[in-house]
Amino acid sequence: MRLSTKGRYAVTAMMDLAVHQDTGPVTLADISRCQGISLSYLEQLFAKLRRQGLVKGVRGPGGGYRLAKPPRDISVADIILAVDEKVDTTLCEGQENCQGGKRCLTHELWNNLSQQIYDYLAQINLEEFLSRPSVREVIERQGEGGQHRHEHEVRRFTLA
Amino acid sequence: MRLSTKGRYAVTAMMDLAVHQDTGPVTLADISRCQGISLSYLEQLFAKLRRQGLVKGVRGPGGGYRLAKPPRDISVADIILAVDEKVDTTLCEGQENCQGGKRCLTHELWNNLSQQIYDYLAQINLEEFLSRPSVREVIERQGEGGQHRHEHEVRRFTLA
DNA sequence: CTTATAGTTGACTGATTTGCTCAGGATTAG
DNA sequence: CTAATCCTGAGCAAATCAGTCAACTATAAG
Repeated sequence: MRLSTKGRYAVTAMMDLAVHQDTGPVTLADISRCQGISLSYLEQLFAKLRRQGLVKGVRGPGGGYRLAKPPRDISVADIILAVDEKVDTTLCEGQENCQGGKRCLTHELWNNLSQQIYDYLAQINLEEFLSRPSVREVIERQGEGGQHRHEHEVRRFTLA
Repeated sequence: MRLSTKGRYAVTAMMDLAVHQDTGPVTLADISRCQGISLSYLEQLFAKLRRQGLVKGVRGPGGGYRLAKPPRDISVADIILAVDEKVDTTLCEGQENCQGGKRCLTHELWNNLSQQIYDYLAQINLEEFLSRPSVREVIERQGEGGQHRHEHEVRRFTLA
């Protein structure tokens, strides 16, 4: 599992679809404008999301993209795996120059940790995430006034 | 925060140091041999880990690297942040063509999620991780097996 | 003191990934 | 029809990844 800006783009875009689920399809042009990503790049990302069965495209005027499944059935891990190719594992493969087998355990330790991170992200689905109080607060704050927020809040931990 | 093979290398290497904490410093050459990473690449990674105060170098024969702090004070998030540069945030900057401000909330949603992932990784420190039953099992299973030693360890043993 | 070990640093390089442009299709609402 | 929108593919510049090479410094061992 890899976590980069690519995955972030995909996740934020999917959140966008989830939030506007009842207000019709969302066009890539809108997402592009709002998130500052190029349209063609978004098209590539959505091609993957579509191939993984996470979104459905609606063609023609008034079209756009919508979620292919209820938000409950889409996890953050699903989204990230859809756009980020899996990474090779480059094991040491138990080479005999590994000293007494005592050191190569780190691979297993990583596997252990890696699985945990995956499980954590797999357990967060869009519905659950959007229904959290802290998240709802953000959504409602945006909904009420037309004021543009999101000044440069210190974004120390951009998972990207 | 980014999660890639680079971060994985760093984390597994740090686990290595933590496991062999009482058996003296671990050389990059050993880690290189066992994990199949090039020595020079490891040197670059450890230069960053060192600058962040996570490891200390011990020069001269019998030297190597050791943890600069007790394993309890080193989190997985620390390690990953040390080697992975932070990424630009590419905000939408509150452009007025964001439709009623209603769509740009996805940035904040991402921040929310991002913070959670960070918190999750920040709460896993090396000591706690290595003491987990499932992890200890891996370590002990490796420890008992084929014990053919290398000249290195023989030499280090006679020193002590 | 001399030497071998091992960290430290920096310049450089090829491969891959990222993010993007351009150029065209295909599909459908009005 | 026409315009909006998805869809597809080729191609490309920049960044990052992963590694090589080459020198240097500090230190323990003999």
